[in-house]
Amino acid sequence: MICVNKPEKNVYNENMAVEKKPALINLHQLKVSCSQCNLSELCFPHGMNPDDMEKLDTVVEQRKPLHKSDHLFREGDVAAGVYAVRSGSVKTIVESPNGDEQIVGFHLPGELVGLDGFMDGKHTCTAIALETTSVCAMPLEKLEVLCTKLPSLHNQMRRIMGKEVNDEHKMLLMLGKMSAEEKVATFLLSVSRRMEERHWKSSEFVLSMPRQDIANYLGLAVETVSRLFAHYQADDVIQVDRRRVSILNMQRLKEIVGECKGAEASAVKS
Amino acid sequence: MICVNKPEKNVYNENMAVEKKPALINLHQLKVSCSQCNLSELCFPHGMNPDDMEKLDTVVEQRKPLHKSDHLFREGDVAAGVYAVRSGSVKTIVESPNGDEQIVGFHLPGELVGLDGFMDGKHTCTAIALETTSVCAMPLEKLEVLCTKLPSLHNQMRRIMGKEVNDEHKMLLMLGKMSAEEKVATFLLSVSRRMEERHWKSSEFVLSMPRQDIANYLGLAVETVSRLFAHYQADDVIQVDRRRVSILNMQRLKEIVGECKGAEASAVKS
DNA sequence: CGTTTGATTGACCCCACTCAAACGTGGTGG
DNA sequence: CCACCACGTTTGAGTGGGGTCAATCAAACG
Repeated sequence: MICVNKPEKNVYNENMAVEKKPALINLHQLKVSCSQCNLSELCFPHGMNPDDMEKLDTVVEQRKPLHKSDHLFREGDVAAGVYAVRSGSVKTIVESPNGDEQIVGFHLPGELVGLDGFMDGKHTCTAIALETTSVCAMPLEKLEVLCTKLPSLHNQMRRIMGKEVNDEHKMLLMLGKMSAEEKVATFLLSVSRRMEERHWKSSEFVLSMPRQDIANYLGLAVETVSRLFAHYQADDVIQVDRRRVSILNMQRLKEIVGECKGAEASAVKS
Repeated sequence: MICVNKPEKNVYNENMAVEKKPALINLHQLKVSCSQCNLSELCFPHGMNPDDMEKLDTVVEQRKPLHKSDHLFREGDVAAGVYAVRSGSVKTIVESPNGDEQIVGFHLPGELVGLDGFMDGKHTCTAIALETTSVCAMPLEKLEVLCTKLPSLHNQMRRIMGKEVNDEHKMLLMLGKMSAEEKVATFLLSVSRRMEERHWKSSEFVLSMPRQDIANYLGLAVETVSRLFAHYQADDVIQVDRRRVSILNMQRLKEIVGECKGAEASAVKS
């Protein structure tokens, strides 16, 4: 059986390249397999036994790769399924009645998108590819049927939804209570932690989203994000070159998030 | 059978009174019944058929009433069940590593609390009574067992979780993109709408939470909330006396939320 | 009636937004 | 190959929204 995941670094490489052309082989023509995917520990099947994972393989479909700015689904769409990012990255946004939009999440390989629609059948947010991105799709009906047969899958769904709620709570805390400095530091640490989860360098990475999207996500102006990146660079906390970020002083970043009152004097003296 | 819900206005009265003593009869000694509860249309059983609702009655337990500031559960607690507010009101909060907290929701009679813990077994937020409050508890194990038997209940769980996710998305939008004026107007409209859902006066109500909690919830300072209440009162949009609020110009409030750029000049001229 | 808690109001100031301009960088076409 | 344009990013200057601090006031409570 052909498995696109065998070469263990490929998906990461595709993710890291800011604007790389699609792979030579046509991913969406290949059968995919959770049980042989190197992202399985992060993704849907995390913690499931091999038998159940093989059953999960029967419901997972590979989708045609998305290009940058392509929509995976839109707010209001009937929810066709849950998606796992395979390579690339995705942002999810919600729109306000008066037009402007709030980014509610960035999703890296192994992370799930579309859980919002799993619940009441319609998506409450819009998902857009930040770069060339491929996803695995798990159609709702098949997933539901399988859920009734596999208790482990049922638990898995619950665990995953729990993480979703937890993440949104953290984000409410960030938007409601944090200063701009804390927000940017939190964002960098969040990306770093998730890079580490993927066994990718945690202190040197390429952001797949423009400053505008980071600012939107954090509830800030673009200029503020740009300035704070510059400040942190001047203080040797990070090094930035366009979208490439290196974290030089992880401890300092954590101090800024943990207790900004005490740390900001030394962290940012402007 | 004795049913505390028969007198249709009682729970509302208890809710509306800011600091009223518990009812003369001891609520927690009585058997409760979803099928005969006048909140059923708003609460868990919404849309379920009478047969299924009666089965739901078997898992619902009445709890001893909570006093003001009592904890229903704390972050980190093992999730014992899902709770429906019966009378009174509850706030849910999340805590940041450095100590300060963000209120993530206010819950009125008929609304559910504890869904965050339904997912991965542990609560990710803390629930505190804002006033004397009674809740119905649905223990997790019983609920799960019943879910496997009743497809309608299973769908219900999903619908309810969907609402939860949707609500949090709206809140992210509010905290991330709205001005103080828009936030306060949104808050007032939200309370008004929920009062109407409960067939209670939608333009004249008593807030069960102090200014401090409103400010925290909206990501503002207490003084800002107080000032905006005063501004809106000066413009005859609302009338406030401590916690009692009357909405005089609902249309204006909606304009402020919908398109603050065009409306703020006439709505608030400072 | 003093105390406490919550709400209001005013004065002041700072963080972060807005406006504006300059600066790469990458893509396109001549 | 270079000139050109478009886009994202950076940087500076100025400002205003909302936070902070502090005093006052009102209601509830012992």
